Amino acid sequence: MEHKTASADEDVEAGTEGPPPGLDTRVVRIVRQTLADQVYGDLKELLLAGRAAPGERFTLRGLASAIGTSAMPVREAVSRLVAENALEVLPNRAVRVPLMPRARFKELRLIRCSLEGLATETAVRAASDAEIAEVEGFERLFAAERDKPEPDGAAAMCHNKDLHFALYRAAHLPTLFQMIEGLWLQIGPVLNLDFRAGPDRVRQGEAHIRHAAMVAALKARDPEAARTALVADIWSAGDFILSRNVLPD
Amino acid sequence: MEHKTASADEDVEAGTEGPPPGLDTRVVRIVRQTLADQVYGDLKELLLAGRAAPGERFTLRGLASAIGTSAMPVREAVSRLVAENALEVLPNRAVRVPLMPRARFKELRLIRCSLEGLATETAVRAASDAEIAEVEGFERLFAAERDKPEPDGAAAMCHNKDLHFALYRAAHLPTLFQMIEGLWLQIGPVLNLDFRAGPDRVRQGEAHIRHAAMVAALKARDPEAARTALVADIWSAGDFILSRNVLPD
DNA sequence: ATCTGTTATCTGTGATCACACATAGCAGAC
DNA sequence: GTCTGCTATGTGTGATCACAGATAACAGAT
Repeated sequence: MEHKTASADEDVEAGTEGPPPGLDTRVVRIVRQTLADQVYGDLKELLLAGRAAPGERFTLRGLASAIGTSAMPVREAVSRLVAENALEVLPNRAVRVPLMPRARFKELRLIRCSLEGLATETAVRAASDAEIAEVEGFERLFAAERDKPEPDGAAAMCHNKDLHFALYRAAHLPTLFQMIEGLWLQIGPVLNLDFRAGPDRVRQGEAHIRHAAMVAALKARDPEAARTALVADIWSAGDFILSRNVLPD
Repeated sequence: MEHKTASADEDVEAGTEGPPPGLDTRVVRIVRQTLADQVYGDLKELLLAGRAAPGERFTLRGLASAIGTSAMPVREAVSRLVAENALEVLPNRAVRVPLMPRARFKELRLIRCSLEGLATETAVRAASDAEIAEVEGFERLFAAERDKPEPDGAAAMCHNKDLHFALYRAAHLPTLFQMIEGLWLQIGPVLNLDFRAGPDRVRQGEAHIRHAAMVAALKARDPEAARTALVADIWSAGDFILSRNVLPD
Protein backbone atom coordinates (compact mmCIF):
# COMPACT_ATOMS: atom_id res chain seq x y z
CA MET A 1 0.00 0.00 0.00
CA GLU A 2 2.84 2.28 0.83
CA HIS A 3 4.39 1.84 -2.55
CA LYS A 4 1.16 2.30 -4.41
CA THR A 5 0.44 5.60 -2.68
CA ALA A 6 3.91 6.83 -3.47
CA SER A 7 3.46 5.99 -7.13
CA ALA A 8 0.17 7.84 -7.27
CA ASP A 9 1.73 10.93 -5.79
CA GLU A 10 4.51 10.63 -8.26
CA ASP A 11 2.17 10.47 -11.22
CA VAL A 12 0.27 13.54 -10.17
CA GLU A 13 3.06 15.75 -8.99
CA ALA A 14 5.99 15.00 -11.22
CA GLY A 15 4.24 13.93 -14.39
CA THR A 16 6.43 11.93 -16.77
CA GLU A 17 9.85 13.24 -15.87
CA GLY A 18 10.81 10.06 -13.97
CA PRO A 19 11.22 9.48 -10.27
CA PRO A 20 13.28 12.19 -8.56
CA PRO A 21 16.09 10.82 -6.40
CA GLY A 22 14.62 11.96 -3.10
CA LEU A 23 11.32 10.16 -3.48
CA ASP A 24 11.85 7.64 -0.69
CA THR A 25 12.51 10.50 1.68
CA ARG A 26 9.09 11.96 0.98
CA VAL A 27 6.95 8.94 1.85
CA VAL A 28 6.08 8.62 5.49
CA ARG A 29 7.76 5.77 7.26
CA ILE A 30 5.26 3.01 7.81
CA VAL A 31 4.76 2.31 11.49
CA ARG A 32 3.49 -1.11 12.36
CA GLN A 33 0.98 -0.68 15.10
CA THR A 34 -0.42 -3.98 16.21
CA LEU A 35 -3.34 -4.03 18.59
CA ALA A 36 -1.20 -5.57 21.28
CA ASP A 37 1.25 -2.68 20.89
CA GLN A 38 -1.54 -0.18 21.38
CA VAL A 39 -2.82 -1.90 24.50
CA TYR A 40 0.75 -2.14 25.77
CA GLY A 41 1.24 1.57 25.22
CA ASP A 42 -2.02 2.41 26.93
CA LEU A 43 -1.23 0.34 30.00
CA LYS A 44 2.27 1.77 30.09
CA GLU A 45 0.91 5.29 30.00
CA LEU A 46 -1.52 4.34 32.76
CA LEU A 47 1.28 3.13 35.01
CA LEU A 48 3.72 5.94 34.19
CA ALA A 49 1.10 8.59 34.88
CA GLY A 50 0.32 6.93 38.18
CA ARG A 51 -3.34 6.44 37.35
CA ALA A 52 -3.22 2.85 38.59
CA ALA A 53 -2.89 2.22 42.30
CA PRO A 54 -0.59 -0.51 43.68
CA GLY A 55 -2.57 -3.65 44.45
CA GLU A 56 -5.31 -2.78 41.97
CA ARG A 57 -6.60 -5.89 40.26
CA PHE A 58 -8.12 -6.25 36.83
CA THR A 59 -9.22 -8.93 34.39
CA LEU A 60 -8.25 -9.57 30.82
CA ARG A 61 -11.82 -9.76 29.63
CA GLY A 62 -12.72 -6.58 31.45
CA LEU A 63 -9.87 -4.64 29.87
CA ALA A 64 -10.63 -6.17 26.50
CA SER A 65 -14.25 -5.11 26.51
CA ALA A 66 -13.28 -1.68 27.82
CA ILE A 67 -10.88 -1.16 24.93
CA GLY A 68 -13.14 -2.85 22.46
CA THR A 69 -10.94 -5.73 21.36
CA SER A 70 -10.79 -9.40 22.15
CA ALA A 71 -8.82 -10.70 25.11
CA MET A 72 -5.90 -11.77 22.97
CA PRO A 73 -4.05 -8.45 22.48
CA VAL A 74 -4.56 -7.71 26.16
CA ARG A 75 -2.99 -11.03 27.08
CA GLU A 76 0.09 -10.27 25.06
CA ALA A 77 0.43 -6.73 26.42
CA VAL A 78 -0.01 -7.93 29.98
CA SER A 79 2.53 -10.72 29.59
CA ARG A 80 5.03 -8.16 28.33
CA LEU A 81 4.42 -5.90 31.30
CA VAL A 82 4.69 -8.85 33.65
CA ALA A 83 8.07 -9.63 32.15
CA GLU A 84 9.13 -6.08 33.01
CA ASN A 85 7.78 -6.33 36.56
CA ALA A 86 5.32 -3.56 35.78
CA LEU A 87 2.48 -5.97 36.50
CA GLU A 88 2.38 -9.27 38.33
CA VAL A 89 0.33 -12.44 38.33
CA LEU A 90 -0.64 -13.80 41.71
CA PRO A 91 -0.39 -17.54 42.35
CA ASN A 92 -4.16 -17.51 41.86
CA ARG A 93 -3.48 -16.31 38.33
CA ALA A 94 -5.04 -12.96 39.06
CA VAL A 95 -3.36 -9.94 37.47
CA ARG A 96 -2.68 -6.79 39.42
CA VAL A 97 -0.45 -3.77 39.82
CA PRO A 98 2.37 -4.93 42.11
CA LEU A 99 2.49 -3.83 45.69
CA MET A 100 5.54 -1.84 46.73
CA PRO A 101 6.95 -3.01 50.06
CA ARG A 102 9.48 -0.68 51.59
CA ALA A 103 12.33 -3.08 50.89
CA ARG A 104 11.45 -3.23 47.20
CA PHE A 105 11.15 0.55 47.05
CA LYS A 106 14.59 0.95 48.59
CA GLU A 107 16.04 -1.58 46.19
CA LEU A 108 14.57 0.24 43.20
CA ARG A 109 15.94 3.51 44.51
CA LEU A 110 19.38 1.97 44.74
CA ILE A 111 19.20 0.62 41.21
CA ARG A 112 17.89 3.94 39.93
CA CYS A 113 20.86 5.78 41.41
CA SER A 114 23.22 3.40 39.70
CA LEU A 115 21.58 3.37 36.28
CA GLU A 116 20.35 6.94 36.09
CA GLY A 117 23.66 8.09 37.52
CA LEU A 118 25.43 6.31 34.69
CA ALA A 119 23.08 7.83 32.15
CA THR A 120 23.62 11.30 33.60
CA GLU A 121 27.40 11.04 33.53
CA THR A 122 27.30 9.82 29.95
CA ALA A 123 24.81 12.48 28.92
CA VAL A 124 26.97 15.25 30.34
CA ARG A 125 29.79 14.03 28.13
CA ALA A 126 27.74 13.28 25.02
CA ALA A 127 24.90 15.80 24.94
CA SER A 128 24.64 18.21 22.04
CA ASP A 129 23.96 21.88 22.66
CA ALA A 130 20.37 21.42 21.48
CA GLU A 131 19.84 18.60 23.96
CA ILE A 132 21.27 20.67 26.78
CA ALA A 133 18.89 23.47 25.87
CA GLU A 134 15.98 21.00 25.89
CA VAL A 135 16.85 19.82 29.39
CA GLU A 136 17.17 23.39 30.55
CA GLY A 137 13.77 24.17 29.06
CA PHE A 138 12.08 21.47 31.10
CA GLU A 139 13.93 22.65 34.17
CA ARG A 140 12.47 26.12 33.65
CA LEU A 141 8.99 24.68 33.22
CA PHE A 142 9.34 22.76 36.46
CA ALA A 143 10.65 25.79 38.33
CA ALA A 144 7.86 27.96 36.91
CA GLU A 145 5.25 25.48 38.09
CA ARG A 146 6.82 25.44 41.51
CA ASP A 147 6.77 29.21 41.84
CA LYS A 148 3.10 29.48 41.02
CA PRO A 149 0.77 30.48 43.82
CA GLU A 150 -1.18 27.26 43.25
CA PRO A 151 1.26 24.67 41.91
CA ASP A 152 -0.25 21.77 40.00
CA GLY A 153 1.32 18.59 41.34
CA ALA A 154 0.51 16.54 38.26
CA ALA A 155 2.01 19.14 35.92
CA ALA A 156 5.15 19.45 38.02
CA MET A 157 5.44 15.68 38.05
CA CYS A 158 5.17 15.62 34.28
CA HIS A 159 7.83 18.30 33.82
CA ASN A 160 10.03 16.40 36.24
CA LYS A 161 9.69 13.27 34.12
CA ASP A 162 10.38 15.18 30.92
CA LEU A 163 13.45 16.74 32.45
CA HIS A 164 14.91 13.45 33.61
CA PHE A 165 14.09 11.61 30.40
CA ALA A 166 15.49 14.35 28.19
CA LEU A 167 18.71 14.09 30.14
CA TYR A 168 18.88 10.31 29.89
CA ARG A 169 18.04 10.38 26.21
CA ALA A 170 21.00 12.65 25.64
CA ALA A 171 23.30 9.82 26.73
CA HIS A 172 22.48 8.11 23.40
CA LEU A 173 22.43 4.69 25.03
CA PRO A 174 19.15 3.13 23.90
CA THR A 175 19.25 -0.01 26.03
CA LEU A 176 20.12 1.93 29.15
CA PHE A 177 17.30 4.34 28.41
CA GLN A 178 14.87 1.49 28.03
CA MET A 179 15.94 -0.07 31.32
CA ILE A 180 15.44 3.24 33.10
CA GLU A 181 12.03 3.51 31.52
CA GLY A 182 11.26 0.08 32.93
CA LEU A 183 12.25 1.26 36.39
CA TRP A 184 9.98 4.30 36.15
CA LEU A 185 7.21 1.99 35.04
CA GLN A 186 7.59 0.16 38.33
CA ILE A 187 7.78 3.19 40.59
CA GLY A 188 5.15 5.14 38.67
CA PRO A 189 2.22 3.97 40.78
CA VAL A 190 3.93 5.10 44.00
CA LEU A 191 5.33 8.35 42.64
CA ASN A 192 1.68 9.14 42.25
CA LEU A 193 1.41 9.07 46.02
CA ASP A 194 4.16 11.66 46.16
CA PHE A 195 2.65 14.53 44.26
CA ARG A 196 -0.79 13.71 45.55
CA ALA A 197 0.56 14.72 48.92
CA GLY A 198 -0.57 18.19 47.94
CA PRO A 199 1.01 21.34 46.60
CA ASP A 200 3.24 21.66 49.64
CA ARG A 201 5.31 18.78 48.42
CA VAL A 202 6.23 20.68 45.29
CA ARG A 203 7.11 23.79 47.20
CA GLN A 204 8.93 22.28 50.13
CA GLY A 205 10.77 19.62 48.19
CA GLU A 206 14.42 19.89 47.39
CA ALA A 207 13.82 18.87 43.81
CA HIS A 208 14.27 22.33 42.34
CA ILE A 209 17.64 22.75 44.04
CA ARG A 210 18.86 19.41 42.70
CA HIS A 211 17.51 20.14 39.25
CA ALA A 212 19.27 23.50 39.12
CA ALA A 213 22.50 21.83 40.17
CA MET A 214 22.05 19.15 37.51
CA VAL A 215 21.52 21.67 34.74
CA ALA A 216 24.43 23.79 35.93
CA ALA A 217 26.72 20.75 35.95
CA LEU A 218 25.42 19.74 32.53
CA LYS A 219 26.26 23.15 31.06
CA ALA A 220 29.63 23.13 32.79
CA ARG A 221 30.26 19.59 31.43
CA ASP A 222 30.98 18.28 34.91
CA PRO A 223 29.82 14.63 35.00
CA GLU A 224 30.60 13.99 38.65
CA ALA A 225 28.72 17.02 39.89
CA ALA A 226 25.73 16.13 37.74
CA ARG A 227 25.69 12.61 39.09
CA THR A 228 25.90 13.83 42.66
CA ALA A 229 22.99 16.20 42.16
CA LEU A 230 20.91 13.51 40.49
CA VAL A 231 21.53 10.96 43.22
CA ALA A 232 20.60 13.55 45.82
CA ASP A 233 17.40 14.23 43.89
CA ILE A 234 16.42 10.57 43.73
CA TRP A 235 17.39 9.95 47.33
CA SER A 236 15.53 12.87 48.88
CA ALA A 237 12.37 12.18 46.89
CA GLY A 238 12.57 8.59 48.11
CA ASP A 239 13.08 9.73 51.68
CA PHE A 240 9.96 11.85 51.43
CA ILE A 241 7.84 8.92 50.27
CA LEU A 242 9.32 6.60 52.87
CA SER A 243 8.63 9.15 55.59
CA ARG A 244 4.93 9.25 54.69
CA ASN A 245 4.56 5.62 55.76
CA VAL A 246 2.16 4.75 52.96
CA LEU A 247 4.16 1.75 51.79
CA PRO A 248 3.31 -1.70 53.23
CA ASP A 249 5.67 -3.91 55.27
CA MET B 1 -6.55 -31.01 46.05
CA GLU B 2 -3.68 -29.89 48.16
CA HIS B 3 -5.88 -29.49 51.18
CA LYS B 4 -7.64 -32.81 50.70
CA THR B 5 -4.36 -34.69 50.63
CA ALA B 6 -3.25 -32.98 53.79
CA SER B 7 -6.45 -33.94 55.57
CA ALA B 8 -6.05 -37.55 54.54
CA ASP B 9 -2.52 -37.63 55.91
CA GLU B 10 -3.80 -36.09 59.04
CA ASP B 11 -6.47 -38.70 59.57
CA VAL B 12 -4.07 -41.57 59.14
CA GLU B 13 -1.05 -40.31 60.98
CA ALA B 14 -2.33 -38.22 63.84
CA GLY B 15 -5.70 -39.80 64.45
CA THR B 16 -8.12 -37.65 66.38
CA GLU B 17 -5.74 -35.47 68.35
CA GLY B 18 -6.37 -32.41 66.18
CA PRO B 19 -4.19 -30.77 63.56
CA PRO B 20 -0.59 -30.34 64.69
CA PRO B 21 0.70 -26.79 64.25
CA GLY B 22 3.34 -27.69 61.69
CA LEU B 23 1.01 -29.33 59.21
CA ASP B 24 1.23 -26.66 56.56
CA THR B 25 4.98 -27.04 56.55
CA ARG B 26 4.69 -30.70 55.56
CA VAL B 27 2.69 -30.24 52.37
CA VAL B 28 4.71 -29.52 49.29
CA ARG B 29 4.34 -26.01 47.98
CA ILE B 30 2.28 -26.01 44.85
CA VAL B 31 4.22 -24.67 41.90
CA ARG B 32 2.16 -23.31 39.06
CA GLN B 33 3.82 -24.32 35.85
CA THR B 34 1.93 -23.01 32.88
CA LEU B 35 2.91 -24.13 29.42
CA ALA B 36 3.99 -20.63 28.48
CA ASP B 37 6.28 -20.60 31.51
CA GLN B 38 7.90 -23.83 30.37
CA VAL B 39 8.48 -22.54 26.86
CA TYR B 40 9.81 -19.29 28.32
CA GLY B 41 12.22 -21.23 30.51
CA ASP B 42 13.37 -23.36 27.61
CA LEU B 43 14.05 -20.39 25.35
CA LYS B 44 15.79 -18.61 28.21
CA GLU B 45 18.03 -21.59 28.77
CA LEU B 46 18.72 -21.71 25.05
CA LEU B 47 19.86 -18.10 24.99
CA LEU B 48 21.81 -18.22 28.26
CA ALA B 49 23.68 -21.31 27.18
CA GLY B 50 24.55 -19.62 23.91
CA ARG B 51 22.96 -22.34 21.80
CA ALA B 52 21.23 -19.73 19.65
CA ALA B 53 23.32 -17.63 17.28
CA PRO B 54 22.66 -13.89 16.83
CA GLY B 55 20.56 -13.26 13.76
CA GLU B 56 19.04 -16.74 13.85
CA ARG B 57 15.40 -16.66 12.81
CA PHE B 58 12.59 -18.96 13.84
CA THR B 59 8.84 -19.29 13.56
CA LEU B 60 6.17 -19.66 16.18
CA ARG B 61 4.60 -22.63 14.49
CA GLY B 62 7.94 -24.31 14.07
CA LEU B 63 8.80 -23.95 17.72
CA ALA B 64 5.33 -25.02 18.72
CA SER B 65 5.44 -28.24 16.76
CA ALA B 66 8.97 -28.90 17.98
CA ILE B 67 7.87 -28.60 21.60
CA GLY B 68 4.60 -30.35 20.97
CA THR B 69 2.19 -27.59 21.93
CA SER B 70 0.08 -25.14 20.01
CA ALA B 71 1.45 -21.80 18.93
CA MET B 72 -0.22 -19.94 21.76
CA PRO B 73 2.18 -20.62 24.64
CA VAL B 74 5.09 -19.90 22.31
CA ARG B 75 3.58 -16.56 21.41
CA GLU B 76 3.36 -15.54 25.02
CA ALA B 77 6.88 -16.71 25.84
CA VAL B 78 8.29 -14.92 22.81
CA SER B 79 6.47 -11.68 23.59
CA ARG B 80 7.96 -11.77 27.09
CA LEU B 81 11.45 -12.28 25.72
CA VAL B 82 10.92 -9.48 23.21
CA ALA B 83 9.98 -7.19 26.09
CA GLU B 84 13.32 -8.07 27.70
CA ASN B 85 15.26 -7.47 24.48
CA ALA B 86 16.29 -11.10 24.46
CA LEU B 87 14.50 -11.54 21.15
CA GLU B 88 13.31 -9.04 18.57
CA VAL B 89 10.64 -8.77 15.93
CA LEU B 90 11.71 -7.33 12.62
CA PRO B 91 9.46 -4.81 10.86
CA ASN B 92 8.48 -7.77 8.68
CA ARG B 93 7.10 -9.39 11.83
CA ALA B 94 9.76 -12.08 11.70
CA VAL B 95 11.19 -13.18 15.04
CA ARG B 96 14.91 -13.64 15.55
CA VAL B 97 17.77 -13.53 18.02
CA PRO B 98 18.97 -9.91 17.98
CA LEU B 99 22.19 -8.98 16.29
CA MET B 100 24.88 -7.48 18.46
CA PRO B 101 26.53 -4.44 16.86
CA ARG B 102 29.72 -3.32 18.53
CA ALA B 103 28.05 -0.19 19.92
CA ARG B 104 25.32 -2.24 21.56
CA PHE B 105 27.86 -4.65 22.97
CA LYS B 106 29.83 -1.79 24.49
CA GLU B 107 26.68 -0.29 25.94
CA LEU B 108 25.71 -3.58 27.53
CA ARG B 109 29.21 -3.92 28.97
CA LEU B 110 28.88 -0.48 30.52
CA ILE B 111 25.52 -1.30 32.06
CA ARG B 112 26.80 -4.63 33.31
CA CYS B 113 29.68 -2.93 35.12
CA SER B 114 27.26 -0.58 36.81
CA LEU B 115 24.65 -3.13 37.83
CA GLU B 116 26.85 -6.11 38.57
CA GLY B 117 29.25 -3.80 40.36
CA LEU B 118 26.42 -2.67 42.59
CA ALA B 119 25.35 -6.27 43.20
CA THR B 120 28.92 -7.24 44.06
CA GLU B 121 29.40 -4.42 46.54
CA THR B 122 26.11 -5.24 48.21
CA ALA B 123 26.85 -8.96 48.25
CA VAL B 124 30.20 -8.41 49.94
CA ARG B 125 28.38 -6.60 52.71
CA ALA B 126 25.36 -8.89 52.96
CA ALA B 127 26.58 -12.40 52.13
CA SER B 128 26.30 -15.14 54.72
CA ASP B 129 29.23 -17.46 55.36
CA ALA B 130 27.44 -20.24 53.50
CA GLU B 131 26.96 -18.03 50.47
CA ILE B 132 30.62 -17.03 50.52
CA ALA B 133 31.57 -20.69 50.62
CA GLU B 134 29.28 -21.36 47.66
CA VAL B 135 30.93 -18.66 45.58
CA GLU B 136 34.34 -19.98 46.51
CA GLY B 137 33.24 -23.46 45.48
CA PHE B 138 32.36 -22.32 41.98
CA GLU B 139 35.62 -20.41 41.77
CA ARG B 140 37.47 -23.65 42.55
CA LEU B 141 35.50 -25.51 39.88
CA PHE B 142 36.36 -22.84 37.32
CA ALA B 143 40.03 -22.87 38.27
CA ALA B 144 40.10 -26.67 38.15
CA GLU B 145 38.63 -26.67 34.66
CA ARG B 146 41.18 -24.14 33.57
CA ASP B 147 44.10 -26.18 34.85
CA LYS B 148 43.05 -29.31 33.02
CA PRO B 149 45.24 -30.38 30.09
CA GLU B 150 42.15 -30.20 27.84
CA PRO B 151 39.87 -27.50 29.29
CA ASP B 152 36.23 -27.72 28.29
CA GLY B 153 35.13 -24.25 27.24
CA ALA B 154 31.45 -24.91 27.79
CA ALA B 155 32.03 -26.28 31.28
CA ALA B 156 34.26 -23.34 32.21
CA MET B 157 31.62 -20.98 30.88
CA CYS B 158 29.00 -22.67 33.01
CA HIS B 159 31.13 -22.46 36.16
CA ASN B 160 31.81 -18.82 35.37
CA LYS B 161 28.08 -18.16 35.19
CA ASP B 162 27.41 -20.05 38.40
CA LEU B 163 30.15 -18.10 40.16
CA HIS B 164 28.85 -14.72 39.09
CA PHE B 165 25.22 -15.55 39.79
CA ALA B 166 25.95 -17.01 43.21
CA LEU B 167 27.68 -13.76 44.06
CA TYR B 168 24.85 -11.59 42.80
CA ARG B 169 22.27 -13.73 44.54
CA ALA B 170 24.07 -13.12 47.81
CA ALA B 171 23.19 -9.43 47.53
CA HIS B 172 19.60 -10.39 48.35
CA LEU B 173 18.20 -7.82 45.93
CA PRO B 174 15.72 -9.77 43.79
CA THR B 175 14.91 -7.05 41.28
CA LEU B 176 18.55 -6.26 40.71
CA PHE B 177 19.26 -9.95 40.24
CA GLN B 178 16.51 -10.24 37.70
CA MET B 179 17.78 -7.26 35.74
CA ILE B 180 21.26 -8.76 35.65
CA GLU B 181 19.78 -12.02 34.45
CA GLY B 182 18.10 -10.04 31.67
CA LEU B 183 21.46 -8.59 30.66
CA TRP B 184 23.05 -12.03 30.51
CA LEU B 185 20.13 -13.17 28.42
CA GLN B 186 21.09 -10.53 25.88
CA ILE B 187 24.82 -11.18 25.82
CA GLY B 188 24.45 -14.95 26.07
CA PRO B 189 24.47 -15.54 22.33
CA VAL B 190 27.75 -13.66 21.89
CA LEU B 191 29.46 -15.02 24.98
CA ASN B 192 29.06 -18.24 23.10
CA LEU B 193 31.48 -16.87 20.53
CA ASP B 194 33.96 -16.32 23.32
CA PHE B 195 34.46 -19.81 24.65
CA ARG B 196 34.05 -21.31 21.23
CA ALA B 197 37.27 -19.53 20.40
CA GLY B 198 38.92 -22.69 21.66
CA PRO B 199 40.54 -23.90 24.84
CA ASP B 200 43.24 -21.26 24.58
CA ARG B 201 40.75 -18.62 25.57
CA VAL B 202 40.17 -20.33 28.88
CA ARG B 203 43.85 -20.69 29.56
CA GLN B 204 45.09 -17.32 28.37
CA GLY B 205 42.24 -15.29 29.76
CA GLU B 206 42.60 -13.13 32.80
CA ALA B 207 39.35 -14.43 34.22
CA HIS B 208 40.92 -16.66 36.84
CA ILE B 209 43.01 -13.79 38.20
CA ARG B 210 39.94 -11.57 38.52
CA HIS B 211 37.91 -14.35 40.03
CA ALA B 212 40.55 -15.06 42.65
CA ALA B 213 40.66 -11.36 43.51
CA MET B 214 36.89 -11.25 43.76
CA VAL B 215 36.73 -14.19 46.14
CA ALA B 216 39.58 -12.81 48.22
CA ALA B 217 37.84 -9.45 48.52
CA LEU B 218 34.60 -11.19 49.36
CA LYS B 219 36.20 -13.12 52.21
CA ALA B 220 37.97 -9.97 53.39
CA ARG B 221 34.65 -8.09 53.22
CA ASP B 222 36.18 -5.39 51.02
CA PRO B 223 33.40 -4.11 48.69
CA GLU B 224 35.54 -1.70 46.70
CA ALA B 225 38.20 -4.29 45.90
CA ALA B 226 35.56 -6.79 44.87
CA ARG B 227 33.92 -4.28 42.57
CA THR B 228 37.23 -3.36 41.00
CA ALA B 229 38.05 -7.00 40.31
CA LEU B 230 34.61 -7.65 38.86
CA VAL B 231 34.74 -4.65 36.56
CA ALA B 232 38.16 -5.73 35.35
CA ASP B 233 36.76 -9.21 34.68
CA ILE B 234 33.83 -7.90 32.64
CA TRP B 235 35.96 -5.39 30.80
CA SER B 236 38.76 -7.73 29.77
CA ALA B 237 36.34 -10.43 28.61
CA GLY B 238 34.63 -7.76 26.53
CA ASP B 239 37.92 -6.59 25.10
CA PHE B 240 38.70 -10.13 24.02
CA ILE B 241 35.42 -10.46 22.15
CA LEU B 242 35.77 -7.01 20.57
CA SER B 243 39.31 -7.86 19.45
CA ARG B 244 38.08 -10.92 17.56
CA ASN B 245 36.10 -8.71 15.17
CA VAL B 246 33.16 -11.08 14.97
CA LEU B 247 30.59 -8.42 15.84
CA PRO B 248 28.90 -6.50 12.99
CA ASP B 249 29.08 -2.72 12.41
C1' DA C 1 -25.40 -17.41 64.73
C1' DT C 2 -21.21 -19.55 62.93
C1' DC C 3 -19.07 -22.65 60.22
C1' DT C 4 -18.61 -26.10 56.64
C1' DG C 5 -19.55 -28.15 52.11
C1' DT C 6 -21.59 -27.35 47.77
C1' DT C 7 -22.67 -25.03 43.56
C1' DA C 8 -22.66 -21.27 40.09
C1' DT C 9 -20.22 -17.89 37.83
C1' DC C 10 -16.17 -16.08 36.22
C1' DT C 11 -11.21 -15.96 34.88
C1' DG C 12 -6.96 -17.44 32.89
C1' DT C 13 -4.99 -20.89 29.74
C1' DG C 14 -4.64 -23.36 25.61
C1' DA C 15 -6.42 -24.92 20.97
C1' DT C 16 -8.33 -23.90 16.65
C1' DC C 17 -9.88 -21.03 12.97
C1' DA C 18 -9.74 -16.82 9.86
C1' DC C 19 -7.35 -13.11 7.79
C1' DA C 20 -3.76 -9.76 6.15
C1' DC C 21 0.75 -9.46 4.96
C1' DA C 22 5.46 -10.98 3.60
C1' DT C 23 8.55 -13.85 1.18
C1' DA C 24 9.78 -16.83 -2.56
C1' DG C 25 9.15 -18.90 -6.87
C1' DC C 26 7.74 -18.54 -11.60
C1' DA C 27 6.08 -16.70 -15.95
C1' DG C 28 6.19 -13.05 -19.20
C1' DA C 29 8.06 -8.74 -21.43
C1' DC C 30 11.75 -5.88 -22.83
C1' DG D 1 19.68 -12.37 -19.88
C1' DT D 2 17.53 -9.18 -16.75
C1' DC D 3 13.81 -7.24 -14.81
C1' DT D 4 8.97 -6.63 -13.60
C1' DG D 5 4.62 -8.43 -12.06
C1' DC D 6 1.84 -12.16 -10.40
C1' DT D 7 0.87 -16.22 -7.67
C1' DA D 8 1.42 -19.65 -3.95
C1' DT D 9 2.91 -20.69 0.34
C1' DG D 10 3.74 -19.61 4.93
C1' DT D 11 3.76 -16.41 8.96
C1' DG D 12 2.15 -13.40 12.58
C1' DT D 13 -2.09 -11.41 14.42
C1' DG D 14 -6.59 -11.53 16.21
C1' DA D 15 -11.12 -13.84 17.27
C1' DT D 16 -13.60 -17.54 19.12
C1' DC D 17 -14.27 -21.78 21.54
C1' DA D 18 -13.30 -25.29 25.29
C1' DC D 19 -11.63 -26.43 29.72
C1' DA D 20 -9.47 -26.37 34.49
C1' DG D 21 -9.35 -23.89 38.44
C1' DA D 22 -10.64 -20.03 41.57
C1' DT D 23 -13.82 -16.96 43.85
C1' DA D 24 -18.02 -16.13 45.97
C1' DA D 25 -22.66 -16.85 47.11
C1' DC D 26 -25.69 -20.05 49.29
C1' DA D 27 -27.70 -23.98 51.81
C1' DG D 28 -27.35 -27.08 55.51
C1' DA D 29 -25.57 -28.71 59.97
C1' DT D 30 -23.93 -27.96 64.50
